[in-house]
Amino acid sequence: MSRRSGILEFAVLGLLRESPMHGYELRKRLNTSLGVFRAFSYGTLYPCLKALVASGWLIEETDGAPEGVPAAALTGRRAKIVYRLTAAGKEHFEELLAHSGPDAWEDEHFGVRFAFFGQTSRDVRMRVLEGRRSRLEERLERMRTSLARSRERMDDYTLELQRHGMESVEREVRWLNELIESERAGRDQRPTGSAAQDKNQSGDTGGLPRHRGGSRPDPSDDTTT
Amino acid sequence: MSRRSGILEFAVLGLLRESPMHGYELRKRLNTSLGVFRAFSYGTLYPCLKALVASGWLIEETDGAPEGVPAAALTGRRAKIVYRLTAAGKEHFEELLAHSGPDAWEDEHFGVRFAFFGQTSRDVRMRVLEGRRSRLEERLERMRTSLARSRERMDDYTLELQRHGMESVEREVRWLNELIESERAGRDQRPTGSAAQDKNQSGDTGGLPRHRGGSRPDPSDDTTT
DNA sequence: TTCGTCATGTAATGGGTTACATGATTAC
DNA sequence: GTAATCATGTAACCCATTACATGACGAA
Repeated sequence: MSRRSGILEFAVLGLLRESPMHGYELRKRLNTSLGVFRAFSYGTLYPCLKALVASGWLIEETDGAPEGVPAAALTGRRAKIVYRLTAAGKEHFEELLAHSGPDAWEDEHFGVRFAFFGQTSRDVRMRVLEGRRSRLEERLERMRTSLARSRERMDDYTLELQRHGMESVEREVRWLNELIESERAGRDQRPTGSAAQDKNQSGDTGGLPRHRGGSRPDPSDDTTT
Repeated sequence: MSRRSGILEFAVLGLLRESPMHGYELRKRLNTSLGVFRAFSYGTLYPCLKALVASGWLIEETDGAPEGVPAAALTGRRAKIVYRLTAAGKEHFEELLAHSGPDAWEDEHFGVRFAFFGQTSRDVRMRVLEGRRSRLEERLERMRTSLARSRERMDDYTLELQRHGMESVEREVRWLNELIESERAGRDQRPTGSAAQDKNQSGDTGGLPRHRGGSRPDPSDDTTT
C-alpha cells in the first residue's frame, strides 16, 4: 500500500485546488501544464490518488452523484471517479508549498514548484528562488574546480561538454536573477518580460509578451502524443 | 543475475578502452568526466561490471597479479580487481558507438555519447548530432502547438516556465548547429570555440580557449563531494 | 459497427539510490 | 594508533515506465 511520490502528490493537490477532476484529465493537465519538465503515467498516478484519499487529502465522488456517495455504490458499471480536494488537503498543499523539503528535493522538483507559484506569497517565492540560485551557484563552483583539476586529462569533446554544461547552469542562474529582481521590484504575481530578450517588447510594465509566433489556440484535446 | 544498464555499460567500456581500472576508480572517472549530466553509484556499477565480465567483454585481474589469475585466487584477503577490456569488448563498444539505439535512448543519453565522440568517425558524429537536433526540433514543435492551445488557461508563472523551457531547447539546437557546422568545416576531432561566445577568443583556428578563469590544476583526489 | 477517446486499473520490469557491512592501506 | 580514503559488495527501497486488461460512450 501507499505509493507516495512526493512531487506527483504535490502537483495533484495543486491541480485539484483549482477544480475537481477525473484521474484521466488530471494526467493530461499534468503533462501539458507542467509537462515540459515532467511527465507521469497512469501506473504512477492512480496508485498515488488512492494513497492521497487514504490520507484524507482527497475524496472520491462518483461522476455526477451527490457528494458523499462512495465510488463503489455504482454497482454493475465501471466507476468514474472525480477527485476533490478536502479542507485538510488544501491545508497540506499550502504547507508543502511554503515549507518545502530538503535541498535535493527542492532542486529536482523546482520546475513543478515554480508552476504553482501563483498560489503562494511573494515571501515564499523569494525563498524558493534564492534557495535554488545558491544551490546552482555551489554546483557551478564544484564544476569549475573539478574542471580545473582534470582539464589536462580530457579530450576536446569531453571538454566542450563540460563547458556547455556549465554555460547552461550559468544561464539558469541568470534567469533566476531576473525572476528575483522582478519579484523584488514588486510587480507582484508576474514574472516580467525582462526574462525574454525578445524583439517583441512593447510596454513591458508587467506582463509577458503574448502570442509570440503562435497561431490562435483551438479548444481540442490535449494529448501531447 | 544480470543488471544491465545500457548507458552505464557503454560508458564503462569506453573508459576501459583507455586503460584498465578498479571499479572504484571507474566510478570516480564516471562522475567527473561525464558527471555533469550523469552520476552512478556502486550499487549500479559493481553488478554491471560482473555482468560485463559474464558477457566476455571484460576480464578481471587481481591487482598486480599476472594475467589470467582469477580474482578468487587471493584467498584470505579481500579481492582487488582490475577490469580490462577484451578484444570482444572493444568490438562491442565500437558497435554501440556507431549503431546506437532507439530514439528515446539516444535522446536520453546524448551527453554520455558525446563524451566519447573522440573515439569514433566524423560520419558517426554527424549522424548522432543531426539525429539529436531533429528530435529536439520535433519536441520544440510539439511544445509550440501545445502552448498555443492552452495559453489562455495558464497563469503567468506557468507560462514563464514554458517560455523558459522552450528557450532552453532552442539554445540546445543552436549549440548543435554550431557543432555540426564545425564538424562539416572539417576541423576534425575538435569542436571549435565558435560554440563559446567568449571574450577570450584569440587564434580560434581549431581548439578551445584553455584555462579560462581556473586556477592551476593540482593532482589530488577527484571526489566531487 | 467500428473506431477513437474517455476512463480505471494492475503486473512485470527497469534502472536507479541509500545505507550498510567489511576490510586494506596510507598519511600524519 | 587513528583518521581518511581506497576498495568491494549487498539488501532494501524508490520511483517510474510499458504493456496489458477491461469496459463505456459518441460519432462516422
